[in-house]
Amino acid sequence: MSNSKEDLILQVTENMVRQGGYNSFSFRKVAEEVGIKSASVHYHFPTKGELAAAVTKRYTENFINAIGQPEAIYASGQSPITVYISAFRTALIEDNGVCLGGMLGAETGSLPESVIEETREFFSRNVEWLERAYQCLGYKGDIKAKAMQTVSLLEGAMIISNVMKDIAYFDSSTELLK
Amino acid sequence: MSNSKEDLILQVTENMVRQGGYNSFSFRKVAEEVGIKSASVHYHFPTKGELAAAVTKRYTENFINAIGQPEAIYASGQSPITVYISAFRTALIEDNGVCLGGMLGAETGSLPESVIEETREFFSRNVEWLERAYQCLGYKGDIKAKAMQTVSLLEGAMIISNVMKDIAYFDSSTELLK
DNA sequence: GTCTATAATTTGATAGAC
DNA sequence: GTCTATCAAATTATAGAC
Repeated sequence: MSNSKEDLILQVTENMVRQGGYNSFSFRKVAEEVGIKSASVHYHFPTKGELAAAVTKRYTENFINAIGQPEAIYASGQSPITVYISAFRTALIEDNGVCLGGMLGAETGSLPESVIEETREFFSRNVEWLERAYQCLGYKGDIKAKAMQTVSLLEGAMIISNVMKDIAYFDSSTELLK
Repeated sequence: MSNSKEDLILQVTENMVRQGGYNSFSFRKVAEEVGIKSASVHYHFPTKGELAAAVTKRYTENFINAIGQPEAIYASGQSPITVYISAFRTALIEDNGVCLGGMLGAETGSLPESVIEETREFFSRNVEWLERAYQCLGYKGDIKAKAMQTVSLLEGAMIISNVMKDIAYFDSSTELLK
């Protein structure tokens, strides 16, 4: 059972970072949307770096949990890659922003080290998941390379679709994986 | 012949945005690196939005000019796609930052409208260039989709390679285009 | 846990001298 | 064109009352 108020702070911050980046959110904006004062946000997360690192850690866990185990998806008769693509597509449409990992990956040069580390963890976990997915599918070739290609394509497609305000960029791009 | 001081401001700002994003640069930081005062930067570019929009317009022109015409590349016996990939790879290695288009595409939610428009122009120009490239190569299939896939993959590969500090992510990902 | 109050700094931007 | 000087606002962060 997670602390509900802290979780609300993390959710609100995640939305702001995914829409405008690490340097576009502030303690005051988060506090206002949560309905408390900025000093109260500092009580839960002392520094901006700690808050963003916590957001990223939570995002990674939620994302990996949400898509499930690739072996289970495959056993149920679905393609894990199709499920993976759908997760990105839904995130793009519903949240009016890009993937947190892609955003922070681009902004690396202005991030605290703890946030960079959590962002790397996000991508490591995604590549690992995709390697298992392609293993299930009996992919012949360099599985790690294929996993990197898949996550790269999805991140790029999401970002371009986001700025072009046209889901066709995402859908046309992801055709390459089918 | 372009104004040298204004060009220096644009170059310095481009580097800062490509490393940390739109919200990570300031008039003072740019001025300091150029060797003038922030008020002098305002003289050349009155607002932050105007400066960033000018940076993006210049970046697009420079990038498209640098890679040359796809038809000319093809006629010389090279693959335009290989040249295109090399342009991204060089930019990643030499500039310690991601593509300006990818960065701003992710940060769309915190950008002035004029910057968003210039970012869209960057991607439109890139897709157009890539369509001509695949036309040269006699690509069978949906050429526009193939162009979108190519730029999406490169943007994503660049961003992930940037945060992982590992060029293997870029090189493995771009294998998909060969 | 949340508040008020505030410190210390940075920010985008302008006025006016030279 | 560049400077000094300055402003109003926003920022991260802390101290201390309740």
